Amino acid sequence: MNKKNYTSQDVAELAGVSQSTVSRVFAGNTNVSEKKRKKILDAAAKLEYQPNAHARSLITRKTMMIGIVMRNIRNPFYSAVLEIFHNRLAALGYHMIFINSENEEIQEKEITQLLEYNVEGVIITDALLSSSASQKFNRNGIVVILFNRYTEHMESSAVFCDNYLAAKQIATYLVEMGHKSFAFISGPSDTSTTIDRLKGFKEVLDEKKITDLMIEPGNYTYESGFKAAQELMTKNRNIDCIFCGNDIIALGVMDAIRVIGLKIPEDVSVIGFDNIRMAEWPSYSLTTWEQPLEEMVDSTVELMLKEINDKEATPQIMMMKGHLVVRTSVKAKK
Amino acid sequence: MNKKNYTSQDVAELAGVSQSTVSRVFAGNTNVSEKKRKKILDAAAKLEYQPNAHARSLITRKTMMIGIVMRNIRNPFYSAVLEIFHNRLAALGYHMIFINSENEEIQEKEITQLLEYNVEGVIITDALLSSSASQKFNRNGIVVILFNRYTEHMESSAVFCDNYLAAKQIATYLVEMGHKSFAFISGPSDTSTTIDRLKGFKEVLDEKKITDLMIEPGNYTYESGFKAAQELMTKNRNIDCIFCGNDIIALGVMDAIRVIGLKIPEDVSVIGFDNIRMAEWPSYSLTTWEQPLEEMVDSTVELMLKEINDKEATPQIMMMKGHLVVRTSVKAKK
DNA sequence: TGTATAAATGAATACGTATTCATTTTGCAT
DNA sequence: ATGCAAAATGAATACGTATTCATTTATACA
Repeated sequence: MNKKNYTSQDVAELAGVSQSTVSRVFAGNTNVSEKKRKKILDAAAKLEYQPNAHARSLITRKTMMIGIVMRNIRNPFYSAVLEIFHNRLAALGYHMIFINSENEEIQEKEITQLLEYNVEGVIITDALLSSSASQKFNRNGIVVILFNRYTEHMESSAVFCDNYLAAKQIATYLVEMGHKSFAFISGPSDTSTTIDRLKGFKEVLDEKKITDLMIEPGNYTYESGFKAAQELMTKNRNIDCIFCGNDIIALGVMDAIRVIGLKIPEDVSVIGFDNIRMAEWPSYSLTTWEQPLEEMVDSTVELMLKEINDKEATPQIMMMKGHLVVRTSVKAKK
Repeated sequence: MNKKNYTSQDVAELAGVSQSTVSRVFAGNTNVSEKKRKKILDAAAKLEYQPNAHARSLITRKTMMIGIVMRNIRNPFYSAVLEIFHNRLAALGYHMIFINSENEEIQEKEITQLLEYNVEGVIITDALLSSSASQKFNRNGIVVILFNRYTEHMESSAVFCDNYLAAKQIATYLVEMGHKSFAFISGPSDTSTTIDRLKGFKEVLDEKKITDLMIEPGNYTYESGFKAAQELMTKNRNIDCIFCGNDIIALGVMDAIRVIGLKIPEDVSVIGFDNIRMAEWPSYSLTTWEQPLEEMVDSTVELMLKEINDKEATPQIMMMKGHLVVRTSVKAKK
């Protein structure tokens, strides 16, 4: 037995006014006399009336829904991202449709879902967006913002940390600390983050005429970091510092190195990227690069609102800085 | 400039049929000739037609949306919960509206949001549901399922681990291992999980005539575990084992104990609850109680579907077992 | 070939709201 | 009291789909 959902018509009858007037009250329209407004609100309260968001969006063409597609929600960095996005968007009255993309690239099915629901915008984090998918969103007037990623063909705005610059500074720091033999554990090789971080890192080493660099592929998970470190340490026992594509990799690396019986940072220095909460846990005390998460989210939301309200706005790239957080996982070599 | 969204009417005109027939094709109705179906699908493809989910749900009264309200998404246990729920529900064609409740209790505003969107069901994890809120959902014909929680006044179904039994087995295990001086670090004291875990734990100690139990309040976070352990160890240096309300507390406890200079498990045994992934990281190797997460989610979804399709179904309580996962954070005392 | 029956189709309508437009009421200055 | 502008109101309509009902077309069988 489905309970009856009361409609604005029901409220109107109970309050003795027309449906239009009820609608005006709930749409925030000011042109309603105080007397009737009172009556209507009373009637609505009595019936526990709730406006129907779907009917409303059908006519206003505003759904107040934002799609957020993530991969790897188990990565604490993205849990934090999700939480912050939720807080910001909820404060603005937007609702989040959460999509956890299993694949490297956002899938047709997932796009369709978002299109069917007429989300006003889509935030894509840590998942690649093909050109055709992006066009599909564009054609339907849906704003797309890439978070912590960007694509070459700039149809969408993007907000991310300047990974190239960060990696350069990290490399510089490590060299200054006297390290000679380097390793880099990457994320998936076709993501902009990986490419830029590697590029910046390499560039500095090249400048310093350092050629001793091993690159090990990973996929931004603890397990991949763990395995990569095992690989590295068996291949080359002389590595004295490892730059990890992100913090969760770094944690895996540290654990793997300790399992082997080596010490951090005495035997091997480890440096991460993101500054997730765990990085400061005493078991790890990971030196890492902090991404200015709150600012990145704020910028993303701001950009999104701007583009929602002005569909002609040109896509924009926002590159944030971040900074090094020095803890104890990197040690100066004498 | 908003791009035009094509409608079933547009497709109908292009295909030379009526809107009804187009609708039939997309609603999966079988009574359409193969010839026209082809034509319609071609026309739809040409226009990149997407049915409007809101218009559809207005008439079918099925929104295919499920609300999931969580707190503490940064707790890895709940990240995993979210991921698994998403996978299951997406496979069934349901979409998730994600709500991260900041407060101990689900708020009026959040309830309203879910009601306005006519979600078909709400999954509430780790957030308390007041009786009035629950009634509100019920009156609107919205199914509510509590996950990992239950309330006394049983208006809603609930799925959770048998915390009472688990705590009893944990206590038994610790006693058998020769421990004498116990501590329990709880979650918020008004949650069913905390109450049941404490009850079971205490009961076994009582049976064994053990009175040496300290109880320290926490809130299911790393930081609270860290602080609680510091408190405990300064108050009573003789504690030889700590039962933590969940794993993330346990990690904080272990770190705090190590910072003090004590060893785990030689000086203090630590045991957790949940079996999150980090529990098996070598830095912690935490002995803990595994909640059968996948089964719990499956049961929740199953229950939800049943109640969505039969609103008369009586609320049901599903209590799962789980089992002890022995690692190395608990040591036998001689 | 003709008839009974099933399948396919389209016209019309409903879902619950916001909004336009025409009409009525109110407030206010004279 | 009168007239006028402004505010308030209601009737009607649109949003995009699914569905009912009546009608047409195809199918099967004798």
